[in-house]
Amino acid sequence: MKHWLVKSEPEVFSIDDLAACPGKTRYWKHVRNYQARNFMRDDMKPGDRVFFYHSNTPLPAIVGIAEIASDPYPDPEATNPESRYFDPKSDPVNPRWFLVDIKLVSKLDHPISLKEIKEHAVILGDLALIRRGNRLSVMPVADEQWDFIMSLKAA
DNA sequence: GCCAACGTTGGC
DNA sequence: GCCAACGTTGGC
Repeated sequence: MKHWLVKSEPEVFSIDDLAACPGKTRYWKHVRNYQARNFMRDDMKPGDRVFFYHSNTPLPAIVGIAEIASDPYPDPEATNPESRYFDPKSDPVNPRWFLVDIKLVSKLDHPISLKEIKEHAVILGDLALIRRGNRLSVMPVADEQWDFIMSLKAA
């Protein structure tokens, strides 16, 4: 089982929005970045655990744990001309963009802030979240990184 | 194939 | 609101 971190802007789709979804819901972000796409399309599996992170907000932080709840599937918005996520270069036969469904496992009582995560940069090493200039919205989290961040939750 | 211009992300 | 960093686009 792999571990991940996905970003979401709380103004658009927050951990509470996810909590309000019965069962499971499509990861809203409609990723249009090849690196993130490849992680979703090629490596995500149902059951994988995910840190749900609030970005572009006064207190950027991991705010909950989610689970991958589907196999990756083509983003239907990419081939819908009416959608704001329409990509004229995406071919329905050979889709360019993929999504997964996620479901909430637990909301953290105390979010793990980006500030706190950065304080452990030496231990967390190459975690993409704290790499300089990072903008990736879907990223892998190594098992050791996952365990360490989970230990911060308990602290 | 280079690279300047542009749009977007996201922390602060 | 600002702006640094980055990915994409398109002219050449």
